[in-house]
Amino acid sequence: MRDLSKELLDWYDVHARAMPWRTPPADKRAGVRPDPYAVWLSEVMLQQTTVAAVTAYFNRFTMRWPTVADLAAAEDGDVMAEWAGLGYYARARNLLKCARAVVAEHGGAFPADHAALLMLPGIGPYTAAALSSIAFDLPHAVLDGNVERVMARIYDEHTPLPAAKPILMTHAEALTPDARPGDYAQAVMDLGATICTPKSPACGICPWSDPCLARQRGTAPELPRKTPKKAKPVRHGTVYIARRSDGAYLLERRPDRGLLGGMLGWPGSDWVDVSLDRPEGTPPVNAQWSKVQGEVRHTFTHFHLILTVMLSDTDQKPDAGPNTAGYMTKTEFGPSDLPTVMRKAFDLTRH
DNA sequence: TATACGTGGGC
DNA sequence: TGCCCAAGTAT
Repeated sequence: MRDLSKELLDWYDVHARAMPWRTPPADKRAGVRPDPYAVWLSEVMLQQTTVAAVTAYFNRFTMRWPTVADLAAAEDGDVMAEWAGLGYYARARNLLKCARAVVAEHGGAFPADHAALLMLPGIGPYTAAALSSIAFDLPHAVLDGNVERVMARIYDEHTPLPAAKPILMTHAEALTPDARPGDYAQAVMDLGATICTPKSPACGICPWSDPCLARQRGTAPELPRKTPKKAKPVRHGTVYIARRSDGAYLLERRPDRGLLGGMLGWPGSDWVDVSLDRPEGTPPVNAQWSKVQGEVRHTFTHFHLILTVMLSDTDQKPDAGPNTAGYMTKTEFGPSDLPTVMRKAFDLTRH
């Protein structure tokens, strides 16, 4: 296929959407260089996450930690609390590891090198290519969900994902230009986000409408094909919310691995596949517990969860258990520091 | 290659 | 309402 990048770059010059982390083409022509820290932070936040959800988090992070060195020096708990609600919490743990590695191993500056970027925690093939191209204008092809869809359509590729990824990557690399690779990367992702959408693609206004094989053949709306997903099981559990007379709450720091790793949470039972009649697990303090009316329903990536919430007003000290919990005062903790499922449990106690 | 890993919005 | 989807990475 001929070089299609010019049509897309011309489209991007006019239609580039403003985003807090983005350096638009006009600013670049005026000599403004993208800030690699801002590009990196935004790309990590944008992994499997919408622009609408990321924007407020990005603004808060850059306000609080303006440079990668500032972030590297932050307390773990502060970063996890600031990330709370955004999901995929391994990203936040790796964000800190990466910031500290950039300071310790690269003198506080992101390396302008794809292979070196790929070695850093939380930076995989997509993010390394995005940083290389957007921050450093190196010609590396990005392949995210948008680009997969755009490539599948213009080449009318019917192999289902994820098996089609190597094929789609070959196409993406073939189209990536040596000139303005950063603008091109953002342009092809913008195209997928705004015109070449999953449903009802706007082929009538697409700058790549003419060469697009799927548009010619009428297959665009059904591409890309995907292998079927497995059904989500329903799991059940109980959380225990202990409220001290001074307003402090009993919370535990979850282990660094696994679901909600590194985040604060209410002590409670394991989450199991069977529903029991009674609350499960062991209360974290010996006290009078009452069941909160209602239940928490929450869906994770691979299962549905139904939580029973138990509440107690007590000044008992927590029992020493496998997961040590401690009281956190009002100045140490706010509900916005919690991952969403735990915040839902908290909210249930206030209704 | 397959699975674990969050959340909120759109239809 | 329930399913699909969103600028993926680690294991």
